[in-house]
Amino acid sequence: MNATTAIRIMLVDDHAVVRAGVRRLLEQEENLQVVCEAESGEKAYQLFGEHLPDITVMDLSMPGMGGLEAIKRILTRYPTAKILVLSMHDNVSFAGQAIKVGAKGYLSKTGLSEELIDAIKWVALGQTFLGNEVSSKIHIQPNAQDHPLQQLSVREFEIFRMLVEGNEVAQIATRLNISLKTVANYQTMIKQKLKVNTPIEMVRLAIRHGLISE
Amino acid sequence: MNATTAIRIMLVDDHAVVRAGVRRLLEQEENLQVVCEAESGEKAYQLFGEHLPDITVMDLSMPGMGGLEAIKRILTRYPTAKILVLSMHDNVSFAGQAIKVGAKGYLSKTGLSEELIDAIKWVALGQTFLGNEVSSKIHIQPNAQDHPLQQLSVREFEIFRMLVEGNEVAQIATRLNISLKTVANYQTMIKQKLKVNTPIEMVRLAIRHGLISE
DNA sequence: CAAGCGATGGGATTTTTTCCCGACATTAAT
DNA sequence: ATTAATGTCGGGAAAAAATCCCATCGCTTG
Repeated sequence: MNATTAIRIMLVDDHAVVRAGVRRLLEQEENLQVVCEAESGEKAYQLFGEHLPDITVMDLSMPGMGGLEAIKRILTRYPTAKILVLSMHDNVSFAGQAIKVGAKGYLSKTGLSEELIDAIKWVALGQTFLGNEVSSKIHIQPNAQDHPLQQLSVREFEIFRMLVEGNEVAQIATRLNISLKTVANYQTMIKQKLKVNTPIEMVRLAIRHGLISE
Repeated sequence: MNATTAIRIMLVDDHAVVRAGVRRLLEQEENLQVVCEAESGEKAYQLFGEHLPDITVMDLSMPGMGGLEAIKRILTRYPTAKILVLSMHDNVSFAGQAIKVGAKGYLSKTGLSEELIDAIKWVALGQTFLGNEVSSKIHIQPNAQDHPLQQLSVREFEIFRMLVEGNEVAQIATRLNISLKTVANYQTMIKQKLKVNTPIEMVRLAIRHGLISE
């Protein structure tokens, strides 16, 4: 046993299997101790107050209140909370958002389990931790990230919105009284700026940013 | 009790953390033994031949060849393989498709870890296993026409899934080793069957049925 | 004023989609 | 067992859409 107290951890993930697995994983380490588990953001907020864990390992995609919202609320009430995001998305958008709302670290589930243990210990020391896959990208584009849609000009944004709402290029041209070619050219420019290749990625990006729902 | 050899298991999941966790989870049971892990469908197919596990626990959503395709290929070569799908989607679409291609069981990661152990042992006996959440729906509506996604053939469903995840037609063709023309033709057919015109509708439909989240 | 940028679109080319078709294998049915 | 149906795979041709390159115009800004 360790003379010093172990790092007390809360796991937040809606997948019970994953929680149980990660718990076993972490408790192989002597000075890591999982003190509670939550399957939702709401529960996490509640349990945080009851257990005041040193580290919170949180998934982002959960039903109900998402992980981001949970992080925000916990930090509002407990500003010193150290929250480490363990997400299945290894893209910069999610990592950027997580760091933005105050998470102390972000790593992907595709990473090695050693990385998770390292990250926990590192964050417990008051440092921040970014997984290998995302760390470089984060630093290269620190601000372009938070709102990719802000890169668009007004006109571009307008057309983008109409596109993701299901309008055909021809319809948009008619409605705006501009040439079909112009709309098509805008579309190309929008895709480039948003770095998406398929219309489907465009829609999903729009959904992520709340432009459209469902 | 178990003088007999343990159940030899292969884990297939692109998330290393999840694999490591589930491994610890399963190896708490005396007669369960994880003999190998794969992080992709291709690797799973290769390792299956090398280890010939009794049970394969497989995630569905993986980069490259998806889980469904991996199941098909493994079963084509090793028709007696017992494959248990452990998915993060607890909806009927995925479960139906999985069973359709020959999986012996389907359960969600949101289920309890005991359920996973039960399922493995059950399937090892030659039975089939459906998780609580899906079993009722499956039986109540075995071939429900009201479920538009079940109209799709296995291949169509797989391509649909890859499409709504943002893959380009060319990428899908490469991953599946089929012609670009075939994928394009599938896309047209899928749109017709699902009665959608725009990619937006396709994404919405996918989200409504839980194939994707954002 | 000159330089830059956003909005607009034409022309030409490339890419994608669509429709129609056939081959082949497997499965179900009669 | 033979037939019918269905799923998978793609070619060809035509239509539609996207892309690239470029030019014009008006406005703003240093």
